[in-house]
Amino acid sequence: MLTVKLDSPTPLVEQIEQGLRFAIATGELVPGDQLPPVRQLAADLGINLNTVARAYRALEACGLVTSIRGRGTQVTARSELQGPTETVKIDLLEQLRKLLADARLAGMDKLMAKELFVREMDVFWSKQ
Amino acid sequence: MLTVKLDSPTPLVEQIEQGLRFAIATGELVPGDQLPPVRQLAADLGINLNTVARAYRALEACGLVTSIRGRGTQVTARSELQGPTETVKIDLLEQLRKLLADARLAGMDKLMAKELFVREMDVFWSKQ
DNA sequence: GACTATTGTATCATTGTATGATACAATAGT
DNA sequence: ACTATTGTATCATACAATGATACAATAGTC
Repeated sequence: MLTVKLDSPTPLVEQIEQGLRFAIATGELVPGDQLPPVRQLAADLGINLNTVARAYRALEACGLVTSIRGRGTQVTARSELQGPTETVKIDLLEQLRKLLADARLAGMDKLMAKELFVREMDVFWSKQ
Repeated sequence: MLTVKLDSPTPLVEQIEQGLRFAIATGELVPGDQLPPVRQLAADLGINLNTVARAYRALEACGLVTSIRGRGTQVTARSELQGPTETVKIDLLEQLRKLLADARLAGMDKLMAKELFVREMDVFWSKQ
């Protein structure tokens, strides 16, 4: 079940986008699955239909979903053959470094962070 | 050396804030170190002095630096005695999950991601 | 002590982004 | 054909980000 925080600093579009991206990544949503119509999801979340539509379009730009007017939006069959590009890797690592800095400033040491993060990674990949 | 991307979607204030936060976390900047005056850093980066000032104030709100008008801004001596709060941990993990989802969608498998991330963690903590 | 330079802060204007209200267009079913 | 369903486009509005400018406090100098 997707939810959004109206008072969050991160925009609603991004929240929706990330939520669906996460669902697709974990396999909660598989290729062929139909996403709810923009109006319905918008009503469920208590927000404007355009906001949902924008999230759908952002995902479509990444090739994760396909929207057709009148027919709805569904998860795209991912080729997934090729591995990650260098650019993507670099970007991911940069974000990770930011996370590590925050963890460090919050008082975590190497072992603590490693333990926490590695466990989370195991949990994540056990969902596949 | 701190740099910012003018065309980045992440606001300049955040970029500066994160850059300095990272420098402090890695020990590149230690307590007592003087940050450049807002005008100088602003000039170096080619942006407005207020933007830098806002970043400094954000860091001060976190207790990372101390600003005194006329005297400048310097890195605060961190107590660092208490460990991370549960809230912080939860927040970090949520961000990590987002990262993992992106890695997964980019075509990385468990081993690949684990290898990449763990290595980065080692690199990060070797800077201390 | 008065003066000036240095440094952070406050105020206001401007620009862009996020969200929403509303109308439009395409597809599917009857 | 017609209607319901669904995504899209257009416009308006509120808010956030950035910048221009003026203000206030501290430190040094004479």
